[in-house]
Amino acid sequence: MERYQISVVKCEIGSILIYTSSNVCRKIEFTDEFLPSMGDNIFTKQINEYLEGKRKILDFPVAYSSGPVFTKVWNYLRENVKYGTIITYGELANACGINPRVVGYAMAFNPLPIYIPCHRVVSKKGIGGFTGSKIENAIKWKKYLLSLEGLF
DNA sequence: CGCGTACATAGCC
DNA sequence: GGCTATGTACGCG
Repeated sequence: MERYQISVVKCEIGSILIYTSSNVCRKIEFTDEFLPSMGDNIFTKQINEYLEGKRKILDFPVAYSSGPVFTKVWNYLRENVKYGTIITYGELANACGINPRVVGYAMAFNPLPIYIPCHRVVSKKGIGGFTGSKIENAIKWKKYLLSLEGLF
């Protein structure tokens, strides 16, 4: 039986849900609702510190899996797109030897936004898009996260 | 193994 | 600003 343990971190524009199981992070999701904070663990701690600007790198244990290319894109992001920097879809695609569209594809399947800094990937024309979850204003989360790092 | 589907772009007018 | 072309990964039978 597999049951997620859910932690909640509140922030300025809503709440961040952290799904964990066996003490590793499986999924991160945004919601517009202001849920009460829940959980006091390494996950909530690091994200809180990140939101306060005290922490620049999230390194709690995670577990995710997908195809080799998606994983490659995600790893590249984590390793090469540090706090306060951005990259365009085109550049990222080029670095991974794939088509820009595929980058968007990989981002849309990204199970761990924030941990994998998909919000630092922007379109050449502007901020680009975002799909944190089903919420309609997902783009505002991207802006929020970018503004946290002093971008845009 | 082959086909259908989906993608948060880039580039040109 | 809006329209079009476009490559690749994934999942399924």
